[in-house]
Amino acid sequence: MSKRITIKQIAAALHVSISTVSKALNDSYEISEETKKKIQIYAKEHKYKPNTLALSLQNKKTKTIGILLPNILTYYFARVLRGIEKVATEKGYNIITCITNESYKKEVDTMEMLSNGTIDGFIACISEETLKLEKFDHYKDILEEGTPIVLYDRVHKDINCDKVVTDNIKSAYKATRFLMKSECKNIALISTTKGLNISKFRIKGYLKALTKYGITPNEELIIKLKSEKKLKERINKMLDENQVDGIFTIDEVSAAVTTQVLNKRNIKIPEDIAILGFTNGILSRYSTPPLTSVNRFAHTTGEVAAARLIDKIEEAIPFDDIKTEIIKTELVERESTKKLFIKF
Amino acid sequence: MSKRITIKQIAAALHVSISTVSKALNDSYEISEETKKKIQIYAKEHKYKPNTLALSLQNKKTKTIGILLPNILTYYFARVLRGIEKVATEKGYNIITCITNESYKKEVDTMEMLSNGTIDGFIACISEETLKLEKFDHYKDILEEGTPIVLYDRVHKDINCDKVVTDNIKSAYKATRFLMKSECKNIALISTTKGLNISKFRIKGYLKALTKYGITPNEELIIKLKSEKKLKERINKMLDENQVDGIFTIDEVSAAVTTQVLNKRNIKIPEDIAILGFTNGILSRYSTPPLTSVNRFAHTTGEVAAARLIDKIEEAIPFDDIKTEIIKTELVERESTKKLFIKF
DNA sequence: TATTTTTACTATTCCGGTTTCGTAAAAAAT
DNA sequence: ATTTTTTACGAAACCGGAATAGTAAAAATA
Repeated sequence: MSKRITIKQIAAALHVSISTVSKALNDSYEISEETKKKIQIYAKEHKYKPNTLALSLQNKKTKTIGILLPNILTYYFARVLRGIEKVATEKGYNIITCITNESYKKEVDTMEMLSNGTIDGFIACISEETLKLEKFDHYKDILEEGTPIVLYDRVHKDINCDKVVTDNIKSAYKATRFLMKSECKNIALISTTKGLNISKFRIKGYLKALTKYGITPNEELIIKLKSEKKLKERINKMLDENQVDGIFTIDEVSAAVTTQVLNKRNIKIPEDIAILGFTNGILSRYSTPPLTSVNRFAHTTGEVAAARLIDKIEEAIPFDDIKTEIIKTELVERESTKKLFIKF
Repeated sequence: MSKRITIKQIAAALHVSISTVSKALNDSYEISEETKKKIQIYAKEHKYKPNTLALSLQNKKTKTIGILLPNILTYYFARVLRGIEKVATEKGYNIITCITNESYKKEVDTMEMLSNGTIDGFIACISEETLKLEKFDHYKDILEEGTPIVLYDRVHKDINCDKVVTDNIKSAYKATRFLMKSECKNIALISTTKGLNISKFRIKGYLKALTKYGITPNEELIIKLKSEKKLKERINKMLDENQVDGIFTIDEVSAAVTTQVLNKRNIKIPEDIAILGFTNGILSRYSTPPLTSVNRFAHTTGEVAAARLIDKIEEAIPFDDIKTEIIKTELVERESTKKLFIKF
């Protein structure tokens, strides 16, 4: 077990000064070729690697960015992380990933802990609890200190920083229209994410599409429930009491649960009831039948967020040049909806 | 935009020395209550936070662990990460997450980059390419330097460090036996992960169960293919040409693809063919029908790995006290297999 | 009152590097 | 031969703290 070697040890071994070693390893013109070679060879032989901490302390840059994920088990967030990681690696940045578990306290603690020189900037998705409490001082404090933040997916107007979001209203509008055009008359909406602005926006888009084309939204066809068990019961109840021929599921889990209920009832998808989902994750792809879904380009979201943050860190963009990037979506047609002949 | 304040600035502002400030903030007995209060109040007002880098440099401990994931989109790894994160946070450690994308080069680069003082230890899952190439020098070098490593899931005997693994052979054996006991005579095996030791072990368990009970394994019923499209073709071909009444799918994706094929052919699950999966991720839970599966306790794996690593870092265990922890599995019965009346 | 002890604080070194400034010896210019 | 300029290296400061080793002044003891 041979501990890592330092510049000081090299200096001692070769009877030169510390500064000579440092310069030689940085290939400085001040050092003679002969000495440089001697030092470089010795360093290589002993697997010398400069201590990142020492460098960071001096440069006041750590080349590390902090990522806040509300939840890693949601496929969407995992994909965003992948996108961030890709760009970060390309640009020589490390990422510190922290999972807030939708908790306000965890979010505050994590940001507090990392904003002491450990990271150069944050990429964050606000936790559910924080959004509910509407307490954003920790974000404001960090921005105040001059540390850049990029928010993605879930954002809030009170936090004045760069943002990368999905075009929720428009996407939901288009999705609903798609169902309408594929001959669905009674379109239900199902959601497991409650309270989030995001779902409100999606519901807004759904309602907009209905009313614009003269359909009065039916409260009984809109289900918002967190518990899976209760959700199944409610869906069954809705199907018992209403004529439904299309369902817009606002998130992946709603889609999966809904599909299970329909399959159990031996309802044919899409002949009897069509289903259209949101986010297009792994569940959509492998469900029976494969789900038509609004694809969210999570990977792009991550890439854009990371690129923006690194530009801010490296001062390629001024700190107070704030922008909100809207990531477009795309409808992926699979087998859970009827084929559309009239394109729109 | 007020940059972070340092101890030096506090000292200057209050006309005391740097060491007085440091001691006051650490509540040292050497400083008078009056002075302490004055300094602490000033620090609080100016939101002073000690620079983590400076502390780490001095302590030679960063309270950060590096995590290597071959892939974040696999639900299993996301869950392991969650387990690691939980324990790490509890013990005051940060995690730096890096995704190797199954690439040898990425793995080597990442470990190289982090092992310069940035992290106190690694928790890693060897990438597919690295396992194929059988090049493990980067692991050996890091261990040689005295940095502890805990490997999880995919391990290799040439790397002499702590390991946390799943009991693959035994679990596959039990799973196969379960199918046999639920009246399956012709049990196929399907895998999308090729080349990994892990799948070899699972196949071993499957073969062991068959042969032990007098069934000669049929090569035609064992399918190992990476491409989803080809896999579907092969499964269809197998079903055309053979009588199969049970399928043991060795990973989540195989299970999902197989389920889709069977549903498409209108084969009743489990009446006509039963399916039993491995890993019990999100796909198993939401598939139609919900999948009976070997649950892997990914979360526990992460927790055990993190706990072990932190013990090593904090020298609660000597560096060369090497151990391999085997995480037991559990069969979760859902609807893709026939009910078993004789328990075993 | 003289001496010792305590109190309350400061100076300095260190962690592992980079960088600025200084300087002897060699080389070049006068 | 003397002065100037290079060359090649070393000393020391710095990044932001902690910790060790002093040190005046005040308090306690002899």
